Amino acid sequence: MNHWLMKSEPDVFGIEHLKAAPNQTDHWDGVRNYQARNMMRDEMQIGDPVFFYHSNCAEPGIVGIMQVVKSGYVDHTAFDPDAQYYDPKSDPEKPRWYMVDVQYVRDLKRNITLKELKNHAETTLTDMPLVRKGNRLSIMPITEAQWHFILELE
DNA sequence: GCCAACGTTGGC
DNA sequence: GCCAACGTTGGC
Repeated sequence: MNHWLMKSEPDVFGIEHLKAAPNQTDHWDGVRNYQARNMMRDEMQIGDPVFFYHSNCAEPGIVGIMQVVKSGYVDHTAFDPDAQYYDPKSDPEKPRWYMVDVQYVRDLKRNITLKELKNHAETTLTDMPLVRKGNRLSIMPITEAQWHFILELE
């Protein structure tokens, strides 16, 4: 089992949206980055725990936990010309983009902010892309040690 | 295959 | 809203 962190802008799709979805489950569509795509397509497995991270907002940070409930499958929104993340280069015969389904598990007791996580960038979290400058990866693996360390901060 | 131009991400 | 960092595109 692997642990993960996934970023989303709360104004676009935040943890409140996931909580309000049917079955508190939704598909994580719109990822248009190959590294992130590969992780969803090849590595994320049902039952994997995932941190929900709010990006591009007043207080970026980890706000909750979800779990993978469906492993990688084709992101059909790439085929829809009216969809925001339409990609004409993704051919239904040879799909380029994939997604997973995630289900809400719980809110963290508080927002564990990026600022706070960065305090540990030179020690426990040194290998965590999130706390490194210029990182734009929207899905990243988290080691079990990092996962537990972060939860200890809660 | 190089690399400049361009678009996007995301913190601040 | 600014802008640094980064990924992608496309000309050559």
